[in-house]
Amino acid sequence: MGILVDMKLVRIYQCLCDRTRLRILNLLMHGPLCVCHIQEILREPQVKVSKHLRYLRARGLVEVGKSGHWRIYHLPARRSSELDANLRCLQDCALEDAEFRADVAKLGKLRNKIKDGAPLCPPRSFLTRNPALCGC
Amino acid sequence: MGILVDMKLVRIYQCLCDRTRLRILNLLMHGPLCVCHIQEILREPQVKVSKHLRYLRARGLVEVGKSGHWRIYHLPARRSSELDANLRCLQDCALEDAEFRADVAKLGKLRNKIKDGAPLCPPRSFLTRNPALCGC
DNA sequence: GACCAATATACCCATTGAGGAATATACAAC
DNA sequence: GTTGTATATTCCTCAATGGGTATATTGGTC
Repeated sequence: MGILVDMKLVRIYQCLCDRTRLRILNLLMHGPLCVCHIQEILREPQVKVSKHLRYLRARGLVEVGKSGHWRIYHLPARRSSELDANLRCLQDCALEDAEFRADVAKLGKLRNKIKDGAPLCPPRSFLTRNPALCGC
Repeated sequence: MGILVDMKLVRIYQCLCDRTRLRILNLLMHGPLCVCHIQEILREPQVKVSKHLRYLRARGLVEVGKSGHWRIYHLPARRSSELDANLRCLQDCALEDAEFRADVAKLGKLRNKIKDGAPLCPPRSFLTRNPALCGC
């Protein structure tokens, strides 16, 4: 868990100081995603992704919705000014990093495949019920 | 030390995820400072300040100049776009934190005392020779 | 019920990092 | 040289973190 006595800002930076977590946040800035899509794009083992998501969630940088098997992670709708400022800063910085750009490109391809009828996860029913959460 | 295989951005966030280091950077954004002034403002033990400065220096977030006993720390003049963006973001966020504001206020008082003739460290000779580094 | 897929958790190990106490270094004044 | 001041480093302990393997949980389908 962690003691979480630090101030908001420190907790935010703690979340940002791992490469995998940055990649995850970079993806989520383009919309909600289920764990399996994050895994697929990052090409990282399931445990690793899951644990980083847990870390981010414990510190309020992401939130989850569930639909059957699937957990849909998304950035919180209401954010502290600190979090908002840092996410925007990260978004700018991400433009200069090749891996971040590649991740976003993969995300785009994934969405196109889905539009073309590829098997979908989570099920379309959930996404139409929760359009705000639909990133696919 | 550290292996430093991480990307620039991660290294920056690693520096930012400690409260003491944030306080130091917040001060240095207002101009160069010698270690003893940082100590005095933060009211933290010398070892602690010194080690955090070393950490920051090893990762390129601060640089040092020396003058006799004194080491004058300052932000690097030339910064990567990532560092620059994050320092500006930090500056914005710092406005909302009471301790950060208090630190800056103490810094102001310290400078006033110096103007009024209080004992100066580092010596004025160094500062006039290096006006760009003079924060006092 | 059995079985499978998506995700989370437990446990272990190695590394990092923060903090303190004591000591060392570097430089100035004498 | 000695002494004193400013700063850095070494050694220690402890907590947090990242990654992996194995296992558990949860919610479907049959």
